[in-house]
Amino acid sequence: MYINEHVINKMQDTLKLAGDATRLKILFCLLDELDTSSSDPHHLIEKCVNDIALQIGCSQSLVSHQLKDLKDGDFVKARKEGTKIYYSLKDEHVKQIMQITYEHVLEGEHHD
Amino acid sequence: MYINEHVINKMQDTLKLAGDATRLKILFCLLDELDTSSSDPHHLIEKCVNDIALQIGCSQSLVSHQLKDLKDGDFVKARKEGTKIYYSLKDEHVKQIMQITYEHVLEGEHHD
DNA sequence: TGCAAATATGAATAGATGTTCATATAATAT
DNA sequence: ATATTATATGAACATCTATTCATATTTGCA
Repeated sequence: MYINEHVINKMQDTLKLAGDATRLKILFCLLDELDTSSSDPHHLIEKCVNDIALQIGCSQSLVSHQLKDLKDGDFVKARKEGTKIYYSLKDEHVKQIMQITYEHVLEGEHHD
Repeated sequence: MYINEHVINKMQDTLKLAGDATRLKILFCLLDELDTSSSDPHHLIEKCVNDIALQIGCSQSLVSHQLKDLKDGDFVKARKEGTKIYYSLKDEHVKQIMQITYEHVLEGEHHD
């Protein structure tokens, strides 16, 4: 890892982006669901703004705002179809960060 | 991954903790240095507050404040020796989060 | 053209957060 | 005891951020 000020700032942006409850809910919403019907580990989940808003219980406006940030931060990508816009996770890094953070949190629970 | 509100909030706290330039500098400061003298991948780096402050160019007070948060968030641990307190990374999760975030940032650079 | 559905946007605001400054605490040595 | 070194702490402040509200934009359809 070659670290300089620029990289530090980019990493800050990336982690700050992930460090928000609403955005995490959106990301989990787009993560592979644990339903047993799909056995494909690389199954792509696509959801439109309104569906996400309904599922996580937030306003359309808030979800739209946050999706913009998540898109700018390369966490999600968008695909337009008619009036709807389908969002999905962009790459594996996002899943990995969520996975490791999840493990870290679980481990912390044992020591409380 | 079993996700509920509590887990989401804990993940938020963890990622928010990592998402700050000063704290990232502290963590990198405590990460294995790339000097070729140590070939042990699990080499533990310990540094006291003042050394960290000097190395990253921040005040002692700021570093102390941030170390407290990093400790509360299980990112670092502390060992007292005389008047000095030596800090080090607590577990592998921190390193992994930094590594993946670093990769994500590097990948993003290609598309600018 | 006009209407409805889906999403985006901008301003406003309350609350959170990083940093500084001054000071307190703790341990060591003279 | 006193001084010194190392670290922690609390208050204050300026900046940033998440959320809401109202409104704009875009697309599809009657």
